[in-house]
Amino acid sequence: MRFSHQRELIKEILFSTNSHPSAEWVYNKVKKVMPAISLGTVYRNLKKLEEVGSIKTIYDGPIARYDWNKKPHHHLKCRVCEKFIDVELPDIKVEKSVKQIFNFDVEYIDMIFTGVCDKHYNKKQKKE
Amino acid sequence: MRFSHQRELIKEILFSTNSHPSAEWVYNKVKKVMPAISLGTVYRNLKKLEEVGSIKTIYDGPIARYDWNKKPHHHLKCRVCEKFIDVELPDIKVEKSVKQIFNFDVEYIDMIFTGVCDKHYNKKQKKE
DNA sequence: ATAGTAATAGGAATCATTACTATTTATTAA
DNA sequence: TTAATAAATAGTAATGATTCCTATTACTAT
Repeated sequence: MRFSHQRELIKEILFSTNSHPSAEWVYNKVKKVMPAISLGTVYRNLKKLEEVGSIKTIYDGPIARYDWNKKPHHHLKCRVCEKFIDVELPDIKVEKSVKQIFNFDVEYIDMIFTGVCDKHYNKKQKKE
Repeated sequence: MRFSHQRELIKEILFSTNSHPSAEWVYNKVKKVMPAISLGTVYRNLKKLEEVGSIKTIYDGPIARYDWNKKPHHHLKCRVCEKFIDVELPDIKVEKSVKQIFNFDVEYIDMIFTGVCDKHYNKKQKKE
């Protein structure tokens, strides 16, 4: 993979947030520094960074989000503010039991906990 | 919600499989019985059935799949045959600890275990 | 049976993403 | 340093999944 300023910038911007942004968000940020960049370049490089293992893609419904956190972790998704919060959980024994019960060899676990974060707990209470 | 033959058929077909099909798959099946049905009708009704709580939408990457199984459960996804297998897991205590540690109120947990199912375990061994 | 209105077919529009292509740019080796 | 080469880019067209729009059809309460 050859050096490119575009990719460097994309990486830098992505690594500076923990908001698990979409390609569009990254594109808008990058454009402020490098106005001529094209959306295709952003997508291409996000894909490339994923291939190389620099980032991970997570799906929040139909749209892709990108995450630079390479430690194994899961996500809390607040349904009020739509924010994604990283959670590192103590290893769950589920994997082993899945292997035993279903004879299924688990390689990767993806968990999303949807709910309401502390900031918006009150809102939830009042609404319902 | 008013009665419609289209919705009835969509429901029937969806409930007859445990393959967690996409809208396209449902559309093709339905068309065999009711050739004039439109894809939009399939999407509209799948959404309506979800709203009413008859089915659940799960996302396998960017494309939606539909699941009639209303018991709380998670999914094993075989990366060889791409099949989704339902798993009911003994309640995990993660929820409580997430609440305590992050002060996050979990309402729903979504887990996908990606790996290799028993039928394709050999293939995996040979490939790598 | 009829009016009122929800649901439909069919196609256009949208949204996220990917593909294409002429041009630019990083890298390599002379 | 420069020229050759191939990878990366900008810009735009194309794709694929899904939603939206509208004239028409068909439930359903009266």
